[in-house]
Amino acid sequence: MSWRDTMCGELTAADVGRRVTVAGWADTRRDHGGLVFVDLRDYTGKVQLVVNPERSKQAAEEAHDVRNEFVLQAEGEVVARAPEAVNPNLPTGQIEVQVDMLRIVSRSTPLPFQLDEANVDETLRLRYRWLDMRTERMQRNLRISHVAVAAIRRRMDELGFIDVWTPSMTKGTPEGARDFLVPVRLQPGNFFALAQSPQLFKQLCMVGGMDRYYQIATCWRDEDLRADRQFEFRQLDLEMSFVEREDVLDVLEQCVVASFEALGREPPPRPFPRLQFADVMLRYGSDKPDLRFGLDIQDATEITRTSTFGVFAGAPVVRYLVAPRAFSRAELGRLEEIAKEWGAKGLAYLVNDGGEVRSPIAKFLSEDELAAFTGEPNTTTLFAAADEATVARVLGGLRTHLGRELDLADRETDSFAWTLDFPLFEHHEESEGWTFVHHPFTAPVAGDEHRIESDPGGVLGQHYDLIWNGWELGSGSIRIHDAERQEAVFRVMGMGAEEQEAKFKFLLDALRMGAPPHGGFAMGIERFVALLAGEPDIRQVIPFPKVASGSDPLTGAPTPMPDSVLKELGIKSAVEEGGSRRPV
RNA sequence: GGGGGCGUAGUUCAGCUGGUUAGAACGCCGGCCUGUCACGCCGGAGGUCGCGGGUUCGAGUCCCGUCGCUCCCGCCA
Repeated sequence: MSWRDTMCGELTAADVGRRVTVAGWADTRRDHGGLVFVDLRDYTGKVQLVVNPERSKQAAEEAHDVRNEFVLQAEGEVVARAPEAVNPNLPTGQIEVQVDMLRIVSRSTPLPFQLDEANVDETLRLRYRWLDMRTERMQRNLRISHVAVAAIRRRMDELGFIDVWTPSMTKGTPEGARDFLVPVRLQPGNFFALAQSPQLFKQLCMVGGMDRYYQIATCWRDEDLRADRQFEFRQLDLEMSFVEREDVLDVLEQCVVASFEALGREPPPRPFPRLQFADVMLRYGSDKPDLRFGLDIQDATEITRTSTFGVFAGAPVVRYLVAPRAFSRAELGRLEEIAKEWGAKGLAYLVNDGGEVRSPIAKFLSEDELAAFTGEPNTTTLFAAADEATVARVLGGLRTHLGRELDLADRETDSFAWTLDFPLFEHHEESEGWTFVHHPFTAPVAGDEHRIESDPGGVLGQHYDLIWNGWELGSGSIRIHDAERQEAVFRVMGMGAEEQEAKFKFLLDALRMGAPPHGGFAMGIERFVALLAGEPDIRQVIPFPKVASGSDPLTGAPTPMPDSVLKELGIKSAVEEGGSRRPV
C-alpha cells in the first residue's frame, strides 16, 4: 500500500468516480456531530474530506480525534459536490472525497502560533520554522527561489558556463568585510577564513583556461545583519574570458529574463538602461536609485551663488528636491533629523501650502530665488547646501526616505538598470590615502590606465552594478589581467611590495603566467528572490535565517564551547565565565 | 559602536490623564449539532503585564537599569 496516489490540490471534476488515497495535514476540521469535514492540505493545495458515519464507522471514530495539523491518510471516492455545496473560493471546490478509511498518521500538540494568523512575531516564526514553512507564503517563497535558481543554472549551462567548486575555507583578507575565522586543530594558532566571495579563485580559473565559470556560491561576512544582509548568503558568481563589459551585462540580463520567464511572468525589457555613476549621483544622490519614482535632485548653485542668504552663498554646492506634499512643522522636524543623520547641519525648506509659502528662510531669499525654488501648490522644497559628497548623501537619503514614506514608487512596474563607470578609487578618510570603490582587481577604463598612480581620483573603473527597484542586486567588473597594473593599483592603496607578496603572491604569480582578459559578476540570490517574491527582507526567502542580533532562534546557535575543545584548537576565549554571551 | 521603535493570555491586540477582580478575538479543553468550508451554539481553563530596581497610599501605566526583537547610521573590498 502506498501512502498516497494523488495530491490534494490536483483533484478536479475530471476525477469524479475515482478511488483515491490522499495524505497530508489537517488544515481545518469542522465537526457537525454526525458529519465531519476535514480540509486536507499538502503543498499542492487543499481538498475537502467528508467523513460520514453511515459510510464508514471507522472513519467517523477516527475523525473525532483529529485536530489541526495532524497528519492524515484517507482513502475514499472523489464525488461531485451538490451545486449548493460548491465552494468557489477553493480550487478543488467542485469536488470532495467521501472517506471510507481515515488514519491518523501523526499527531500534533497545539501550535505555538496559528498558521493563518498574519503579523506573527518573526522570532517565533523562526523558532518554529518547520510550522512557518507550511504557510502559503513560505511555500511560495521557497518554490520561487527554487524555480529562479533552476532557471539561472539552465541558462548558464546553455551559455557554456561550467560549474566549478571553489573552497569555502580560504585565506583571510584584512581588507573588506570582517572574516568568519575557522581555527584548525592541525595548525594551532592559524586560521582559515570563510570565503567572502570566490573572487580570486574564479580569476585563477580564467588563468587556468576554464573560459566560462559559474557557481551558486555561499559567501560569509561577519558584518551587522540587515533586511538585505545575512551572515551567509548565496551569489550567482560568474567569470568569463576574452570579454568586454557588454558581454557580461548581456549574460546577467539573460539570467534575469530567464527567471521571470520560468515563473511565468512578463520579463523586463532589454537592454536594461545604462546609467552613468556621475549622473545618478547628481540626479538621485545614490548609485542605486529607485527609478520607479521621480523626485529628481535639482541644482541651485548657479542661482544661489549671489544669494544674500549666507548659508547658500557660502556653500560649494546647493541642490534641492521638491516633495509632492506640503509638510507640517512636525514632519519637517523629522525630515531634518534624517538629513542630519546623513551629514547635513540643518534643513532649509520652502513649503507651498496651497499657494501660500511658509519658510523660515523666505525672508533671506530674493524674489528671483523664491520664484525659482517654490514648487507647485502643496509641495515642499528641501535644500542641501554643503560640499558635493554631502549634498548627494543628504538629498539621496531624503529622496529614498520620501519615496518610502509617501509611497511614491509604482508597485506595478519594475525598474532594472545598470550603473556604470564608477571611479576606481576614493579617498580613505582614516588613512588619508586611497582605497578602492569596488575591489582592487577592477580594471581602469581604456585610456585611464596611465593615470592610475599620477591621478588616482580621476580614474574610472570598468565596474558595473545591477539595480532593481533601488536594491543593489550585485556588481561586477572587467578585471586587471596584467601583473604590473595590478601592482600599481596595490601601490596606490598604500601596499608595498612586501605586503603584496604576503597577501596576493598567488594572484600576481598567476597574472604573470599568461592571464587572459576577463571579467565577471556576482548577483545576490536572496536579494533577487526576495524582490521576485515581493518580500521586504531576505529572511522571508531563506529557509533558516539568523535574526538581526546574529543568532539562530531555532537552534540557539551560536553557543559557547567547552575549554577542552578550544584548547585542542589552540584558542582561548576572552569572554568571562558566566559573563556576557557577547565577545568582548 | 551610535540613534529610533516594540515587549500585556498559546497567538494577534485593547487597556484614556497611575486607582479596586487586567479585557477582546482567534486558538485550546468539555458538551450539543448530518452540508460545513473562518461552520454554528453552550460552558470552561489559561496572565510573574520581558526581567530587576525606584517613585507613590497605590504601577501594565511614571523613572532608571537590563534582556530580547526590529529598523536605520557606522560597517557591508
